[in-house]
Amino acid sequence: MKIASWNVNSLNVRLPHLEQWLRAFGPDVVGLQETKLEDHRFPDEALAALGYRSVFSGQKTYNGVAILARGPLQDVVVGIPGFEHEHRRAITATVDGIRIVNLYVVNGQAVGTDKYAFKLEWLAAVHAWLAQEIRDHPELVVLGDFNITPDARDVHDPAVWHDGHILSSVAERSALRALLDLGLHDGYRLAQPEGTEFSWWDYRQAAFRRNLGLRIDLTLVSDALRGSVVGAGIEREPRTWERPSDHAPAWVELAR
DNA sequence: ATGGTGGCGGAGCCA
Repeated sequence: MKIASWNVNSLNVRLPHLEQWLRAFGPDVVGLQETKLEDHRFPDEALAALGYRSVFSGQKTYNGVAILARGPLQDVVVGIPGFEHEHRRAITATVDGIRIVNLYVVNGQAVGTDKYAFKLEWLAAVHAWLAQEIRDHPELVVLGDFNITPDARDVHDPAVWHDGHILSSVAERSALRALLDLGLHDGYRLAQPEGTEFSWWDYRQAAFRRNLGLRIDLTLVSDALRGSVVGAGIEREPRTWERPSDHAPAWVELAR
């Protein structure tokens, strides 16, 4: 069972890329972020033609999340229960007995800004909610664009992406650590302890060609699923295509 | 310190 996460940065623009990649890679479950589409515009019929059902929560211009799966998507929850706001950044569903939480974590802009404070509030709300969710669903996968680099191995230049810098700051990494401490594990690190792949490269300054990237797109698996992980990786190829998303798909495979 | 690119929407915001 291959479970993937991809920030597509506009599904309107990237639907052909998604279709091509679904055909080539054949994931069983995919969490999408930054669809930037209102729900009535979501291309569920085009995806159904490829064998994927979908659930989605979107808005115009910003944010927007979806889960695609080959099988039924059950017990869907939109947003973070008890933490209401206008951003469409979270959607959850059960697929084949596995609870899938798909997150588009707040970017935070810069340390010390209002957006940064909101990022930490949002992550605290996610923590409180996942604490309950993992009790109710021990077989849990939390995936998405976390907008946090787990540690120095996950940045191209630790001198720039240091402990006071957005996406790498102490508070952000602590918030991610708190999620992991609920009983979750970074699928990529389980499968590739020495891996140095990135999942995001800035559009500017030829960052992809120079491999100036970060690993911020994660697939976390719960204790109950840890022993089932048979692989994990990042799909670099879609980032080489014409007019790509700035993110590459990150995936984990479970033996089931 | 600034601006570099891309999406959306049609100027400026967000990343």
